[in-house]
Amino acid sequence: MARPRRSPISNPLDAFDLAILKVLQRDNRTSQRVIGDHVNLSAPAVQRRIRRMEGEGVIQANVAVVDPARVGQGLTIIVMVQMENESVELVDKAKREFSEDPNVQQCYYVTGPADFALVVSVEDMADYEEITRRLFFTNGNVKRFETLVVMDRVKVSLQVPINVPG
Amino acid sequence: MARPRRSPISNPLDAFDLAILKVLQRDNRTSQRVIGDHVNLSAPAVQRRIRRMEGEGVIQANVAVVDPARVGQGLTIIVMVQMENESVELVDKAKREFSEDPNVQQCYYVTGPADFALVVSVEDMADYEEITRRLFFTNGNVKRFETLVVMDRVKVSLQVPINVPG
DNA sequence: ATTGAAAATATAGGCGA
DNA sequence: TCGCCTATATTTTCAAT
Repeated sequence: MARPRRSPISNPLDAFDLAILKVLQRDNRTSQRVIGDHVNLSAPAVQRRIRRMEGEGVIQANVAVVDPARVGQGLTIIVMVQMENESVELVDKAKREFSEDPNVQQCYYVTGPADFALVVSVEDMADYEEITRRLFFTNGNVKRFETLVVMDRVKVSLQVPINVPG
Repeated sequence: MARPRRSPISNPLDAFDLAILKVLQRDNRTSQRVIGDHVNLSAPAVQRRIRRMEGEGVIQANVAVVDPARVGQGLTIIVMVQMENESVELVDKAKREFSEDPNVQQCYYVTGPADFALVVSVEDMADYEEITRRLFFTNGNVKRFETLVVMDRVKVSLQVPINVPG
């Protein structure tokens, strides 16, 4: 079950699209009328562009960002994981296992000294210890992992820099 | 300008709140009526709770998640930064500088071998080189930094695991 | 592809329990 | 605080340009 190597074919985004995305990335509850005023387009025009971009996967999701501390997940950990065997099969298996874990907020497959960088959201250290057991010690293919405890979530977003031409 | 060490005082979240958050974290365009059906609450009740949680900062933002590749930011880099001097002033200065950079999507202040872990979104390696210049070489207080090139954004979210009691 | 108007939906606010 | 009811606003669809 390979994911598409590249994004599906679609019209390139124009300046209007980029301007709309820039707004929605910050606040996706901005009304289409307000966005329209801002980018000089009618509200329905804005709407059709949003729908198109959602369909094309340019907009991948619309989500509320929740403060982890307020739902009992006050500890963030970054884990650098090095695998024993880097065969495609085993790496894919690891990707799946990491992804499926609800405490793993982010998982990146990277070059360099580590193979994976994970961002993990947990209640406390005991909770994290539990997760390392589940994710790393049981795995068998994890050579070593390094735990970086987050003292300050200085900036946490999924925002992408967007330059609107014109 | 210190940020509050803890979240502002507020009523603890009940099972309804958590259930609502769980939905909104996945799709914040779910209508209040549908959420209400799901959690067994009227739509206005759902609305009041959402507004309260937004006011209290439990819900920090409502955002669209954009595919970076589709807006010309196809390269993600993770950077582990080690500082020369870890004095509060200099660390705070670094926090500010990293945060303000639009290419820095995430910035964590961490314990361990590195002081900061950054997730950076860039167009290409040339773009990244530019940013390292701006962020690290100019800084003066950066002892060393390690670049991890992301080959696969296996899982990228800000979702927090929420367990709804009952 | 855009506009403008009409219809359907969603959200906001008031009120009694 | 809830649920119901009503008012406002927003999103959506459609006809026309």
